[in-house]
Amino acid sequence: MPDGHLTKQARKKEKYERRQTEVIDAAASVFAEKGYHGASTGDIAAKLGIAQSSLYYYFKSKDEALETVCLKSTKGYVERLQAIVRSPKSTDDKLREAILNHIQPIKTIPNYFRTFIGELRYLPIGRRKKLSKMITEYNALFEKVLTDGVAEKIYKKSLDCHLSMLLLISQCNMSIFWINDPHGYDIDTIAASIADNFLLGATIRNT
Amino acid sequence: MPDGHLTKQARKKEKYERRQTEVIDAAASVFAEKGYHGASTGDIAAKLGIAQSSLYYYFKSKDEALETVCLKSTKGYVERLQAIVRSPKSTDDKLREAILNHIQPIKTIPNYFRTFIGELRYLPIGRRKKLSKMITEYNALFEKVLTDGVAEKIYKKSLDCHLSMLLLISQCNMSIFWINDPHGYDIDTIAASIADNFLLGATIRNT
DNA sequence: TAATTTTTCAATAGGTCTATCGAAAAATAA
DNA sequence: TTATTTTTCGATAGACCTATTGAAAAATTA
Repeated sequence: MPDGHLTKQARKKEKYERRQTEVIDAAASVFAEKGYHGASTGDIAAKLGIAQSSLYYYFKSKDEALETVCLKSTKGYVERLQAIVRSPKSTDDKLREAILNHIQPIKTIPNYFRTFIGELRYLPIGRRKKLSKMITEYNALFEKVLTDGVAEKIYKKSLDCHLSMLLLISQCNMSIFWINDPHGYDIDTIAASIADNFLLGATIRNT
Repeated sequence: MPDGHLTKQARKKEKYERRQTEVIDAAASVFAEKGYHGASTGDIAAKLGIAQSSLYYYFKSKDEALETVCLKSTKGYVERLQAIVRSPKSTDDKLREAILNHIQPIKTIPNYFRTFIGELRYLPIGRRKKLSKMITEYNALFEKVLTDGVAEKIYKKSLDCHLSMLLLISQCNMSIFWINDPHGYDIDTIAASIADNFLLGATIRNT
């Protein structure tokens, strides 16, 4: 009964991976709070209520844990943006969706997102390649929405698309740091404000 | 000759403070590059070519060094913004100047600015009070430019001034991280883009 | 139940870090 | 020059940190 055997093995693997997820979740939480270098493996273990050495059953090194957190935080990110860009929607709508897609993880996986934004730079260069490539691809895709808008003559010819892309993404990325301030915004409000400000501007025009 | 004595003492103090500035500059540089927790006092000493223990003649603790860097990085910041807000210029010009004022340190004291933006959160709570208060005051002043614009009916009534302030400052603060990317922007270009995008929007209107 | 596998643990090697101390060196003053 | 002050240094205490190891505990299977 090879099937039964495989299923048993698969169940064990699944159980292991569930626990591993808990461990990486704890790592993400501690990295987000204290920063990568400010966080110790002892902190992560304390959060789980286990011994520090037990962590190494689930990751080989602190570096690897950070890499895993960063990879998980961007899982499906490019693909979702690709789907938006390829969709038959208007450029304005694509931009609004791209912004919302970008800040979605703030709500769903805040500790992962925070770690990715703030701690990626501490990932050793050898481990950063894949992520860097992904970011470049993502930025290019984001920028394409803007250049398309200019080509369609709905956005100004004077728009610096690359710079604007960097500015839009900066707004998205930073919101993780103040989304919980006294004013208490939700991600839809933030996304709409970023898009409205960028597309329409603050100035009243007499049409 | 009490005057001669005082002058001699003053010269010594001045010499000490010049050296202290070199030490804090080195600290800012290392903090900016490696992050507060990733940087060691040994790294700072190495940058100066002196022994690690010699640093403690110029600061009492690594914490204090970080506090000094953060305080220096924001020296005169609020005052300059106050001068802009109080000036008789148009609200649009005030906003453009506020943005330029905000990112000026990226050019003049990049290591200090970078440390302030990225490492302030690691300053122990006890040392952070003064800076937190200053930031609150600064943000309120920045927001006032926007609320004034709305009151004057030149900015849309629908503008969320607090949120927009946070978004504008996010753009300014993040630019330190990509200003040296392949595209090589200067601070005037960045400031103008942030202001143009915000004030006028990207969309072409048929007037 | 007993045997086997998975998971956790205590102990620790080997390294790094901050901050202190008294002494040495360098600079300045007498 | 000699005396005094300022600056730097080497050595180090005491703490913390990562990662390894072999054994214990817990869970699973037979």
